Amino acid sequence: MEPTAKLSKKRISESTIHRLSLYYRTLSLLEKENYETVSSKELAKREKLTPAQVRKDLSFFGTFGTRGLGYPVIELKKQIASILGIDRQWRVALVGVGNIGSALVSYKEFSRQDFHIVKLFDNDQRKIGSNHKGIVISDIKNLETELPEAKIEIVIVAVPATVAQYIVDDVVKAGIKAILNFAPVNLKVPDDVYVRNENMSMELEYLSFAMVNEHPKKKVK
Amino acid sequence: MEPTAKLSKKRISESTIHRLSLYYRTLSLLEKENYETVSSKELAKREKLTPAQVRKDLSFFGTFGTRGLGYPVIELKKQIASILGIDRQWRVALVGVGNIGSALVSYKEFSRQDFHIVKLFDNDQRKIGSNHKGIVISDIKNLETELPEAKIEIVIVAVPATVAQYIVDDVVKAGIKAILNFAPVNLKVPDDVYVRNENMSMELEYLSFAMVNEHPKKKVK
DNA sequence: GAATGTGAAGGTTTTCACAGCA
DNA sequence: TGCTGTGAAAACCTTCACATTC
Repeated sequence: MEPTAKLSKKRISESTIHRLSLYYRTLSLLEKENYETVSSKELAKREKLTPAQVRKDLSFFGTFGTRGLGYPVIELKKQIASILGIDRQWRVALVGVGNIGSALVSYKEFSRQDFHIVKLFDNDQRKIGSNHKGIVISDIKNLETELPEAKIEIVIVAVPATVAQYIVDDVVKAGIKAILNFAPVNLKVPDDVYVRNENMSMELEYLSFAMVNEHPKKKVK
Repeated sequence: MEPTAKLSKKRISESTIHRLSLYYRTLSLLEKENYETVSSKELAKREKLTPAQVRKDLSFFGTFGTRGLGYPVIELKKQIASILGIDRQWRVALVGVGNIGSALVSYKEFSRQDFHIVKLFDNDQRKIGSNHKGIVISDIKNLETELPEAKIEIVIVAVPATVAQYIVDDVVKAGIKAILNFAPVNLKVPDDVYVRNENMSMELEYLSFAMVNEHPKKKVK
């Protein structure tokens, strides 16, 4: 059980990082169920993965387990939080307080993981200045000044596709380096800005494809 | 330009299917911009992919292009719609008319692609029987009878994690074969049921990881 | 000349299998 | 004995490169 993560040369794959999110979630559950340790086999079963996959994923970051025993639940959870950077608060702003936007403001999973939405922006005069779940909605025109003032680190974009690029240009000018985009459009940003897209139709389309084509599942195992 | 898709032996990768969704979206845009044909190079540029990737993806399903010219925008869009199974209407029910749920009811991208949410379910007595955007909310207890009655093919689950599995058990009993799950939990379903998970914290966690670790992007190209 | 379609090469990710340790 | 950690092998996915067609 090493104290801290390995500094790795190799690029970690996106899939590995996404699986860490899953492990984290499951470890929280296991903690509630009073498990003290968990084997890669048990973790794998819960995520529908293979035990080797779990061990390999973790091995990129250090050695967290005990041979013959498994992984200590609480400790591993802490380590993964540290790897993912969710062992601290993130100050988040949300742009576009429409359908999706306001759902996200109340989304429990975000706050549970210390992603704190502390600022809201919209372009609708009726909304600007009003209080939404305890946060006063700012004018979208002031992104460039108010984002740095509020020390925002991550911006969630939930505006219509047609205006998303303009918004993002302002967000980038404000010095933000991480954007979570819900608009169904490919955003252009400088190389040092991370953008992740949340495309909710994609998975529906996958279901549609799978049904029409009787797409085989990954593996019967 | 073959009339219809190849019947392929090989399993198509998830990534390919997800990219088809992207191509479809971009082709819609190109159509609006009055492009008649598009090259794999142009498509790739817009998606930040390589031209070879685009061609390979399409080649799994048939030959849609003309050498020297490119792909006919409208025709290719039609073909992809047919491959993805979105050239028809899907009858969708949504369970859990809370924050996320009600945002999804109004989500334009779903209806644009002919995913029609025609039924709503909730367990809240105050909501049951009331009209939400033109749809009367049904009692979640009646899933098993009302889903088949309404000829639902896809169910979106937007209930709290703690109850998601119970809901899904009923949904499965009702004979549904495709589920889009927004609850942060791994659902157990029989082998012949497709489940896709929409985990909105995952991408935020990725951003967090990327910032903390200065994670390099895929490729500079 | 321009751009597709595709085997083959190259790269990445997953799985295997086993040495090593509690 | 049970289970991790990890090189090596296998599987999978992406890119290359070029013959082919318009």
